[in-house]
Formats: sequence, structure tokens, C-alpha cells
Amino acid sequence: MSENNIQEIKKFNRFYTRVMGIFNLYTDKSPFSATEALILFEIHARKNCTAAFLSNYFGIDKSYMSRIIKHFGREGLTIKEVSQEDRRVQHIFLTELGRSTLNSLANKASINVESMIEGIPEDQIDHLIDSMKSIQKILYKNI
Amino acid sequence: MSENNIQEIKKFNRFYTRVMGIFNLYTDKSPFSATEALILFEIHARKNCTAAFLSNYFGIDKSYMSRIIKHFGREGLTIKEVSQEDRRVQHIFLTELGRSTLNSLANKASINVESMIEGIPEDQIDHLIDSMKSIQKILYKNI
DNA sequence: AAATATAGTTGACAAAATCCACTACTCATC
DNA sequence: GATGAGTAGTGGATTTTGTCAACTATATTT
Repeated sequence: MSENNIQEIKKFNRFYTRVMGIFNLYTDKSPFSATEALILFEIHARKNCTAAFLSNYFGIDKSYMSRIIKHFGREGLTIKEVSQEDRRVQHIFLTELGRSTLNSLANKASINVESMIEGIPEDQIDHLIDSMKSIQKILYKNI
Repeated sequence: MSENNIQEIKKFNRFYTRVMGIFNLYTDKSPFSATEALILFEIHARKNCTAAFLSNYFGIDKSYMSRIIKHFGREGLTIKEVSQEDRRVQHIFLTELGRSTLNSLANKASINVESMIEGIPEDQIDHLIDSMKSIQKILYKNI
């Protein structure tokens, strides 16, 4: 593998890390961290989501994940339901409040994204999105 | 701005956040965090780098930045030099040890990037890198 | 049924990050 | 050249985020 390619990818990683740091994706002054917002999103998007899945999916320690979900529970955002097939596992679901909270976080994220691309001409935005799709498509199997 | 575009960008952001979380870019079992590695890199790359610049560049609290740089100093990775023009500002430089430390962090990062793209055919890697370059070029002015 | 493995929880702790007050200096204006 | 406003950097106190190891409960393998 060309050393040059590696350097280019690292450069992109530095760049995009900073982009995300600056457009602090979900979290401007909300009581939820970016991580929590991502987890909430995933609970919503996956069916029969479990703590183990989330822990593995995000590469987050299971004890930490347990606490995050506990926190969601205390706030009334999620409920857990013991699986019928395997009584060790608990499926996690959003409550109505959880859905509306996620919704408001998603709106904030949208506003951030808008400021991230504001002033960029249409055709470039299209190119941007094509590029983003390509990256996902190419890296997909390795993630 | 099309709502659909926003959603696509948010999807990419979630995706790439996860990519970077998983290929924990610099930091596998090194005594430096990913943030510290990025800062070390930037001290190396910029000339006449200052704490204020870094703080602003990364969107990191200045007191935290001060502590990180202090830490680098204690470890012998950086030295500071009071500016002649403005005695409030201190330029930061890597020492020889700082450079070699950065180098070894960079090597670890390279290994992570390799595993991130392993098994992906040449032409796709090229496409990947083109896409990454496009994104940087398009977002550059807004960052 | 004994050993091994997985899901999730908890306590204790460590690392990362923020908030705020402070010093030292610079710069502009009177 | 004193005064006030602003910026660079530091340090104390605290909060948030994340890790480690031990534990319970259930499932799976032998």
C-alpha cells in the first residue's frame, strides 16, 4: 500500500476530526453529549437494540454503556424489556419522550450542518455528498 | 438547502465518527491521547505555534490547552519561547524527543489506517482518496 | 452437572475537559 | 503617562467522560 495514500487518509482524518470538534455535532448546550446523542439515534434506528450491540458498535466499554442507558432510563427516554429468547439480554426502546428528545437533538445537529456548509454553491454540495457516499461505500465492509 | 442533503451529511458524520472511534486513531496504548497527538502534530507542522492558536484551532479550552502543553514540557517534548514582539505570547517548539515521539505516534496511526483500508482494491483506494480530497477542498473555507 | 461464555450492573478510580478567577502584558485613548 | 479594554497564558476546583475489575444471572458446551 502506497505510503502516500496512508498520509492522505491521515490528513483527512485530522481534518475531519477537527470539523466534528468544531461543529460539535449534536451537543451545543444540550444536556446530552455527542456520544449520548449517537446512542439515542442508534436505539431509534435499530430494532431490538441491546446494550451489548451498542457497546460493540461504538467501541464503548460495556460498563459505561450500561450507565449511559441507565441515565436514559432515569430521564424517561428509554425503557428496557427482557428478551424472551434469552433472559440475559434486554432490548432497549425509546419512549415518546425519548423520540421527541432525539428529534430536538437532530434539529440542532441539522442547524450545525447547515452552518458547516453555508455559502457553498449547490453543485459543490452535490459533489460533497457524492464524496461522502463514496467513502461510506468503500469503507463499509471494513467497519 | 435541501433537507435531504443535510440528512446525508449527518449520516456521513455519524459514520465517520464511528470510524474514528473504532480506529482509535493515534492512541492504542500510548501514553498520549488522540487529542494530544493531534496537538503535537500541529506544533510540528505550524511555525511559531502558540497555545492561543492551538486552543482556537481545535476549539479546546485554553486552560486545558495550557495543561496539555505543560504536560508536554514536563515530558521534555516541547519547549516554549517568549515572543520578542509580544511578551504575552509563547511560541512552542518540539524538542528532538518531541519529534521522535510524534514520529512513533504517526507510525501507529499509519498502522491503524492500514487496517482501516486493508483488503480494499487499489482503484477503490484511489477513489476513496479523491473523495477525501474533495471534501477537504469543499469544506476548507468554512472551517 | 461442571466448566465456559455472554449480558448487564456496580464500585472504585483515572483521564479528559470545563469554569472561573487571576497575573502579566499590550494597545488605544485621553 | 495614567486609565481602561482586551488578549495570552496559568492554576484551583469541579464535572464529565471513560476504564478496570469484580459480581450476578443466564445460556451454551462438553
